[in-house]
Amino acid sequence: MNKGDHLFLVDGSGFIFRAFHAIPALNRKSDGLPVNAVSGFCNMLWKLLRDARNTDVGVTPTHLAVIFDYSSTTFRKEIYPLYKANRSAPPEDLIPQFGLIRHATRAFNLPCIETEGFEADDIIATYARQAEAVGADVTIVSSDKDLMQLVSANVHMYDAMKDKQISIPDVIEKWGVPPEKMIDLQALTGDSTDNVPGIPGIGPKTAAQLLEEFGDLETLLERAGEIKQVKRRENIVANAELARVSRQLVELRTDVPLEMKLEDLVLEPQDGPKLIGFLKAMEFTTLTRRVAETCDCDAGAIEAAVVPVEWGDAAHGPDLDLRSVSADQPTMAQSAPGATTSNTASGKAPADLARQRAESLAGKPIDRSRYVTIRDIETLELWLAAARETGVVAFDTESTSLDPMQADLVGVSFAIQDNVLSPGSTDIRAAYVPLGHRSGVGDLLGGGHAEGQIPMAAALAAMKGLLEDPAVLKVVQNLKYDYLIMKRYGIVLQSFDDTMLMSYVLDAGKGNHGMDTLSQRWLGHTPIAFKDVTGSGKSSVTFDLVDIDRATTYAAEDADVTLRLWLVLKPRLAAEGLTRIYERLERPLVPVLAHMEERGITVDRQILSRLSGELAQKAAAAEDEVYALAGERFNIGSPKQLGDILFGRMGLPGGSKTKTGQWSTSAQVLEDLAAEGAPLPRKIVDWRQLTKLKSTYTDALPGYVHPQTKRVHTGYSLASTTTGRLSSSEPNLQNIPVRTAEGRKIRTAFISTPGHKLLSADYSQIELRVLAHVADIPQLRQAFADGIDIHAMTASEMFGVPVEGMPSEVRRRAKAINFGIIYGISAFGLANQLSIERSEAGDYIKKYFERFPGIKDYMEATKAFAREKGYVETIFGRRAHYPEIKSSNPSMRAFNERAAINAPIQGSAADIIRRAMIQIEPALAASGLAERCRMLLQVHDELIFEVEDEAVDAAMPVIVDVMENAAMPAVSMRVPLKVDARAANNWDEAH
DNA sequence: GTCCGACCGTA
DNA sequence: TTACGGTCGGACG
Repeated sequence: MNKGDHLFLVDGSGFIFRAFHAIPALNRKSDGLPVNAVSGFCNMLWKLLRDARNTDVGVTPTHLAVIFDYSSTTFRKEIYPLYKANRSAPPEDLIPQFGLIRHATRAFNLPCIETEGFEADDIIATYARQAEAVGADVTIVSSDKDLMQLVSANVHMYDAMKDKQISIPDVIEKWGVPPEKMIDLQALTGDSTDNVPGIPGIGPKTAAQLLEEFGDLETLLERAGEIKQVKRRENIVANAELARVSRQLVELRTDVPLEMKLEDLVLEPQDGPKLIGFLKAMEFTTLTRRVAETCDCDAGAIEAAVVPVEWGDAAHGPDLDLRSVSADQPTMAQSAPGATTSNTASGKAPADLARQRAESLAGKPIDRSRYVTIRDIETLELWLAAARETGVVAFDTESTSLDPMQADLVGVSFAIQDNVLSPGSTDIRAAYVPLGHRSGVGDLLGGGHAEGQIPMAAALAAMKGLLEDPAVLKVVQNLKYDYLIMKRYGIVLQSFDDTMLMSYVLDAGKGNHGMDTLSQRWLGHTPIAFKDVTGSGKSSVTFDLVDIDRATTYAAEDADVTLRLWLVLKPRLAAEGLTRIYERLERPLVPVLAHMEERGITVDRQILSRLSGELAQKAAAAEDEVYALAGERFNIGSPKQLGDILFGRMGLPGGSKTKTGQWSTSAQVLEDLAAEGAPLPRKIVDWRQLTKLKSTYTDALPGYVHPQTKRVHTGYSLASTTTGRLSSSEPNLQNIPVRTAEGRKIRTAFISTPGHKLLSADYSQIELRVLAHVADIPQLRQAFADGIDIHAMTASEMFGVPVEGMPSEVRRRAKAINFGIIYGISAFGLANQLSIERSEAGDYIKKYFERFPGIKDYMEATKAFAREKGYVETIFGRRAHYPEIKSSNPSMRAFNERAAINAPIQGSAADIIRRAMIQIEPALAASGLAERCRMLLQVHDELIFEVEDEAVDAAMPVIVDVMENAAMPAVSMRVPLKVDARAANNWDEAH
């Protein structure tokens, strides 16, 4: 080995555990053999060998070895018998994979190294130092902090899963000390996973600070008396010996006797057939295909190798149900969208195109070195022209904040398919346009405008035409964010697709739809993490202070990935018949919600501050009474301490337990105790209510008032629920109290601007109406048609009590049952809700199903549908997936069944109000009211508008009409929808 | 600083 | 018995 060579040392043992936990155990061979860690390992090795140049390492190895722990005791046990004594046996599913991974290594034609008595880390250390000595470069493929002590100018680490190189500055950033001091740092902090003791009470921050002050561990231990903090000094003096032992444990040996010399580690050529034989035996079809393509082998002609499996001690056999959700039949009705590239297989069915796209983009390398920074207007114009020519451009903004109402624009990135700039190419080109970067150094005011950026105004003017051009499709991930930012800079995006929403329409219920997740799922690629660019915690910086080259890599990659995702997802929409849902129900809502967020709502800070004061007084009084009744002071807010007082010291009978085994102190339990006559639980319930209102609402809301607009701008998430509902956050304006008088006062703080009213319009019983429609229940349909009290009707039908003069308790029970039905009722849940015996609840349900047999039929049909397809549908065709519905765990399965029953009902109602929201602005505009009546909030079945006083009478019927007819013409409901509307000066009175 | 569980506000 | 998000305490690093 010589200078210029590059040795890769793969930490096989570390990788096994990481891959095992990172990749779902679902990943099994058809005979049930778990191979998730093997799969992760093979993919990582392949990537490393094939395109290490395209990763953060940036070089290809000349030498490579995979190193494993030898499974027996090491010299460290002799130094400290408790070393790794806390380790439990590896998971059962992992045991057979240890051997398989060694087989995999040999199949890759790579040396597989282990030495008795030493850990993999020691072997790695020995090789690393030897290679360093002859002037070679070393990359240790691991993210284990125990190896960071080896990092030097020529020795780097590489986290294969995050595609991140770790060099000296990364170690310093992460641990606060340079690599050579890592040993001392670890000796001080210890390591709980390896049972290395360290010094109690010393963490990395303190350790780094001490090493900074004293230089090294020995000096620190000798001069420990100088430490000012009493506790810290005593700890260090008392545990000095322990620290010295710890140091011996964490310091890696560099003198391990090695059979293989450095020269023996030279990278041999790939043996294609041998590797393919192994991969076929493991049933890794994708990787088999890729390897076959690369080495020009005919995979079909190669037999799967026979790989012996050591199952370990545990008796273990195939036990996992491996059935997969059946694939949908492609619909041929729609043309293939996204057919803009020369490699598009025109004339094929959408499903073929979708499959072809998914295959060609999965694992296709992403070359970050091709990203460019656009620093002058001429280059920008060139790119804009290219985008105009291709007709599709991925677009992304970088800014200073996650809050689009506060964010300043820092730059934008574009990605286009390369067939314009390089005819015939199918690659993607991406570029970043820095606009608002500041140099972090220089003056004290945080640095001035960085050099080499197109002036913001000029760039915006140049881009405006393209971004607002309806003939050019802008592809954006999480469009609402970029839409809002650009709107604040005077550009109103037109003609767009949102990859996040596409994924949501296709795969709601199968995990989140963030770019990182989608990139992993569809491209097999991990994009650079935002944190890796800006740092995290208090050392983080805003994006405008990020170095422009670094920003380019990050931002251009985001656009690149977005375009690739679009290429995969767009044809899937057609193939799965979901284009209409996406185009009619999802995409048009983006500007609607963006406008609502932008408008915000006025919150009266004085009212909130007065309420806070009142709540503080009442809570303090309640607190005193609690202490008096309990006979001691404690933290009432701590369920643990509260449980100890109530059920331990006071000996009250405990009700239910939480899943961690603690006594539950829920409101339900406390109410039950109060009913028994104990005075304390009642007070605690009061105290909880008061402090909840104060901390969550009256104290928190003023902090969300926007400094310029003086209004509160919530953020709506379009893609975070399985059912199709929206969610609201920062602040959540969908859970403002309403049930208690005390809580309702908070609503009086939500006010209209002078000369305006708040108008609230809400659907009456929308979910029960949807149920009556989908299950087609005659009595329910009749009751809604006649405008009868639905809960009273249910009670009358079930218990034979006339509606006239019905006792409120009877109606209450019927109401609980009605809600229960919507939630996929169980006797357990209903019993809980009504505080009755489970048998009694079971009788109610039985009775209900007898009276309304159509409901039972509907529920069974929904479950059967969900089991067969893996998803359920709303009346408009939106899908909600329940991949776990066939779980062998009965409670998990039951939970999924209930959710699957609920989803079409909740989801159809959500679709109806979405449709209303999309139609409302055009309808108001048609009545000349667009400027006088503005939609501000949505709370699942309620819309809140701000309307000019004089326009209330005109706007109300328009709104009610749109809402009541929102299902039409897509679905003609068998029951009427009813909307109640009211206008007042604040939300409490309007509701 | 970051995570998770318990609890509780809404529809 | 469905769907969410926010706050707190407490454990971990």
